[in-house]
Amino acid sequence: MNINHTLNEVLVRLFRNINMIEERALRTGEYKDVTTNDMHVIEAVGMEGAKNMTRVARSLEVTTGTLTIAINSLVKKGYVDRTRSEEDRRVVLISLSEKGKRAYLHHRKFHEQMIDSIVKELTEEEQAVLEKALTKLAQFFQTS
Amino acid sequence: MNINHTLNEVLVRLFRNINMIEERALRTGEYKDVTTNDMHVIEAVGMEGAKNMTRVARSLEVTTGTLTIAINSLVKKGYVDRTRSEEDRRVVLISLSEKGKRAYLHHRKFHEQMIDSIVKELTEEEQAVLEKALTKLAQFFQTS
DNA sequence: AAAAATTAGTTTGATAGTCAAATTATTTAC
DNA sequence: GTAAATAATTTGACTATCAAACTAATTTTT
Repeated sequence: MNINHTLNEVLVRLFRNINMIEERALRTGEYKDVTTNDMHVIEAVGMEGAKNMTRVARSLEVTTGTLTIAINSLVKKGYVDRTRSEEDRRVVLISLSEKGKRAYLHHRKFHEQMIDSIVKELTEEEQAVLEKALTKLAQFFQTS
Repeated sequence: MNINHTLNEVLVRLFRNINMIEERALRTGEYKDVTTNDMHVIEAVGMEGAKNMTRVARSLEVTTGTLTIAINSLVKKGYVDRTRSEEDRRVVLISLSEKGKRAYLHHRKFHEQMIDSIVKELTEEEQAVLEKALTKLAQFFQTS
C-alpha cells in the first residue's frame, strides 16, 4: 500500500509533466525554437539518410497532412531538408540538415544523461530489477 | 551499456506514447468526451471542494486565460460547476459536479490498476529498487 | 497507348490548446 | 473617493491535429 502510493505519486507527476519537463530541458541556446513535437519529428526523421513522408508519418502515428505542417515549419527553421525523389516524382524525401543533426544529438545526449543519472546509483542487480519493472510497465500500456 | 540502452528504449517509448495511451484508456463509455487535457484539469480541481481559477491555473502551470477556455468546455460538458464567490465577487469558484467526481475516480482507478499490475509482479526488494530509480528520475527532472 | 485506378503529398476547413496583452469588474490602499 | 491592485475573461495569434478534397504522378487495365 505504502509503496504503491509512492510509486503512484512519482508516476503521476512524471506523466503529467513529462512533456513540459523535457521541453524545458531541451529548448536551450541554439535550439530555442524547437518544440517537443518538433523534436519527436526530428527523432523520427533520424540520422540514416532520407525517408519519405508516408513512412515518417506512419512511424509517428499521425496523418501525412499533419506531418506536412510540421515539416513546413522545420524546413523554415532550418532543421530539415526536403527534396523530391527523382525515381518517383510523387515522393518527397526528408532528411536532417546539419543543424537538425546537431539537435538530434543534443536530444539524445539529454536522454543518455537522464539514464546515466538513474543507473549510476544502482548495482547491477538493481539495474536488472529496474529493467524488469519497466518492461512490465510498457507491457501494461501496450495491452490496456 | 546494454541496460542503459534498454532503459532508454523503454522510457522513450513510454514518454512518447504516454498521452495517447492514457487517453485511449480513459476515453471509454461515459467519458468519451474527456480529453487528456480535460482530465488533468479535473484532477487539478480535485475532490476537496471549490477552488478559484488562479489557484488551479497555477497548479497546472498555465495562464488563467487558458484555464478559462478549458473550464468553459468542462462546464458545457457537465464535469465542472462554476459559481462566483460571495465574499469576493471577482473570484470564480470551480468544483467537480457529480459526473466530474465520477470521472475523477475513474481516472484514479486507472492509475491504481496500473500500479497494481506492475507491483504484483515484483518482490518487495524489487519494489524498493523501482521506487528508488523513479525517485532519482523525478529528481533528475527537477534539477535539469 | 488511352483510360482508369492507385498512390504520395498538399491544402482546406474545423477543433483544441496555448500565450500575451487588452479589457472588465471588484476590492484594497491611501 | 480616487488610484492601484487583483481576478477573471476576452481577443488575437500561433501550433497541432484530423478528415476530406484536391493535385500530380505512376501503375494497371483493357
